[in-house]
Amino acid sequence: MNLHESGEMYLETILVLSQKGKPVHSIDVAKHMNFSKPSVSRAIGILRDAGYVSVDDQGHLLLTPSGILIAEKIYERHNILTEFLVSLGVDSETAADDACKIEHDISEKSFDVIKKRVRGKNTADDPTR
Amino acid sequence: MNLHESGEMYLETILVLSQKGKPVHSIDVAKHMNFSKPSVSRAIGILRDAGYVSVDDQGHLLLTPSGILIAEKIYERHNILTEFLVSLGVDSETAADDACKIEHDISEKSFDVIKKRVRGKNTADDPTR
DNA sequence: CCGTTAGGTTAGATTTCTCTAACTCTTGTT
DNA sequence: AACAAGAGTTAGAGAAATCTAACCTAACGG
Repeated sequence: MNLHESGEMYLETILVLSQKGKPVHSIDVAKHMNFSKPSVSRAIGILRDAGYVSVDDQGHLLLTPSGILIAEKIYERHNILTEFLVSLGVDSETAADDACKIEHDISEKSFDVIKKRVRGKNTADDPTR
Repeated sequence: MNLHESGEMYLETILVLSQKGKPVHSIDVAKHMNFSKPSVSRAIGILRDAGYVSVDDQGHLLLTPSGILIAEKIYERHNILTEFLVSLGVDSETAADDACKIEHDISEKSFDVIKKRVRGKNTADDPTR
């Protein structure tokens, strides 16, 4: 199944909220993304059916392994693209906004090139692929 | 009225096809974008109603001044973003594909920074090279 | 003439993603 | 016990953008 921008954003948001240590509920995602509860409910249902998220009996949202893979990929893109734009001289708020859109669109190839710039490392090839 | 990605692509395509010198018909746009005739018909109708395109009695598509403004803006973005990615080491086909998506999303601010890099006009600092 | 082809439109369906309204269920307070 | 608040779901709607099927009309070749 191919996730698009919207699904990727939900997974990324769950990841980011998870990193605060507390269990993540649908309502937290709704508040963070500024979406209505039903929109999130529907989206989580789709992501659950597709195997990217599981929901326990307390309503806690948990990323499955495949969900984590995507969420981390997008989140890494977000961070590196932001850092890249900032390094070019863009203010950090604009950079983050732009990164948020570009992160879903850019190819592996272009991203890798940018990542190397930012990280300086060698990064022979993406091991997660 | 706010045009989104789809509308911008139509205008950009009309501009590009216009540059070949021959009058542009809906069918040319359809072939170029790989869309069906009805999809283009509907889109042109919307763009006409919004004042971005006019259609003469022969079916020739003409960009209005406001249509030209948008088409040229997007086309410039396309070219500069492609050039930028290529300058980073991305192959030109991938660069063009990525530019095609990013061109609709990126902010003025970020684009200007990139444009200065590519065009070399000013931008005193060049830490990386 | 007649039939084919090309360009274009209309109508209807589909996908994706969002919304509001209204409901259920649980929990907490008094 | 009663009631309010919070979380979540269901149902229905609507906006974009695409598609296919089917149609109209004009032009051209024979």
